[in-house]
Amino acid sequence: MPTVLRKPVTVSDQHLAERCARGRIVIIDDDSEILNAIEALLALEGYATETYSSAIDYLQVLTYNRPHFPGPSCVLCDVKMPELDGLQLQCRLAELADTPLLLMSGASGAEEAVSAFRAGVVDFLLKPIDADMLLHAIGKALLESSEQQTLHHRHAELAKRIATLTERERDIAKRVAHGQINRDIADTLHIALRTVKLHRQRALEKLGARNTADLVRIADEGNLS
Amino acid sequence: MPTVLRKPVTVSDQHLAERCARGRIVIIDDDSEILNAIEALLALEGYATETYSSAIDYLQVLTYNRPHFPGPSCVLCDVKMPELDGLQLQCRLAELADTPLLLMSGASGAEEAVSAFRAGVVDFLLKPIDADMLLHAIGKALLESSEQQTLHHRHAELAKRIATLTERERDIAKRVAHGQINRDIADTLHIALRTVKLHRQRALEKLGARNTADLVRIADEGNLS
DNA sequence: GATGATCATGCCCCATGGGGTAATTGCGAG
DNA sequence: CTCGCAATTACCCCATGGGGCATGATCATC
Repeated sequence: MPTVLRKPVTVSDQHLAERCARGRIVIIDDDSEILNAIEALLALEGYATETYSSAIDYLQVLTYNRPHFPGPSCVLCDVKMPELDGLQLQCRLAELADTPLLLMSGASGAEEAVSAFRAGVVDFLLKPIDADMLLHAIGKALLESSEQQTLHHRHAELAKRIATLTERERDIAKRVAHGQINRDIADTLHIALRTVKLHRQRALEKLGARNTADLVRIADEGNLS
Repeated sequence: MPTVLRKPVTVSDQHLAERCARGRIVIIDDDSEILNAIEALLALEGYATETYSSAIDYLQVLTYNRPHFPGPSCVLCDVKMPELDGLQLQCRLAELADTPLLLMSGASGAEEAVSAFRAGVVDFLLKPIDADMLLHAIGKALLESSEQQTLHHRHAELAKRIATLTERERDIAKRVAHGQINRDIADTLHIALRTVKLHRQRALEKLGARNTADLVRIADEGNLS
């Protein structure tokens, strides 16, 4: 029996859950005034927020103790920062997590904006920042994150199922998905027809496919070459 | 018998064919010096080129007599132009054709660059333009065009085949692709099993599917809901 | 009124898919 | 050494897919 009891669900817990579902925004800016103002705005809109006064701080947290936020997530960061600027952050971010990035900048040159977009930034916001513009950009970034996560989850799920197949089962599932007939498969692999049927049946079960059509789709989406 | 004889294939025709395969770049700039310089560079690289001194001119040609260039194609355009600027061109271009757009600009503000990227421009080149940078951007734009065309061709091909199906055949093909069994389909539609088999067979023939697995893929890629 | 496309059906045939039962072999873990 | 797992096979069963052959109905077009 655990020594620490589970906390009861309260109203504030519900609010927290709603914020998570709506999305989390990591805000990074060395100007604490702007940081607080943006956080207030986003919190008011019902988003979960997290603030850092330096990109380094955030990368440290990301590298060492990542609690893996549930739900869509994005980073909103100022380009001009003392230690690590927005462009460098984008590079690190692409390696560690695939979090979409929004950059903010006061009077910056076109070169900076162009570099940012080439590096794959979702949007580049010019100060003074319009609230509607910001919320629109946030929406786009979170949508991107959401779709990205959905795709990752499906792929991971399929990969897990495929991993439970034995070599023979995987091979035969592959051939079935290619439209090869049991008889041909048996002749090709020099095994009995009954054996092919068995492996095919097991593969269908393990992959959670109710019929051959499902198997074809699973094979295509799950990179079963 | 035609009055105009077909021209014999010459060496220059071969060169033209090679240029078409490599890609075409439509260059638009009101500065004729730059226009000529860029065309010379791209021609030297083996690309097919087309030049206009105004975006209006190009849009006119695009609207009235479009000979549909075979192969990948993109537009390289200066942002600052008297009548119609690059951003407006991007809007029109998105409607008429899906040609990827590259914008060039001398000392422009970040606002312009950001607007361009938001509008979906492939890249934004800042003058003075580096030749390697330009060629890299061209390569990216043409690749995008190429993938886009490939996708369009496949969809059009599938749509054509699906269009030859009768309503019943399409319906039954859809159900088969969903994994429904002939017996169930017959019961659902209140028709005889033999009838289902006939439609299924016809659908397979018309869609060019050799087996059920092919049908599933065709149905998925061809938007057969 | 003839003709062709589309949809529909019944009977019959064989190949194929799906699966139960039972048995054998080989291999790695406990 | 024994046990479980994977792979394999034979024999047998029924349901399903695929398709030939003949027939009929409806509807639009020429």
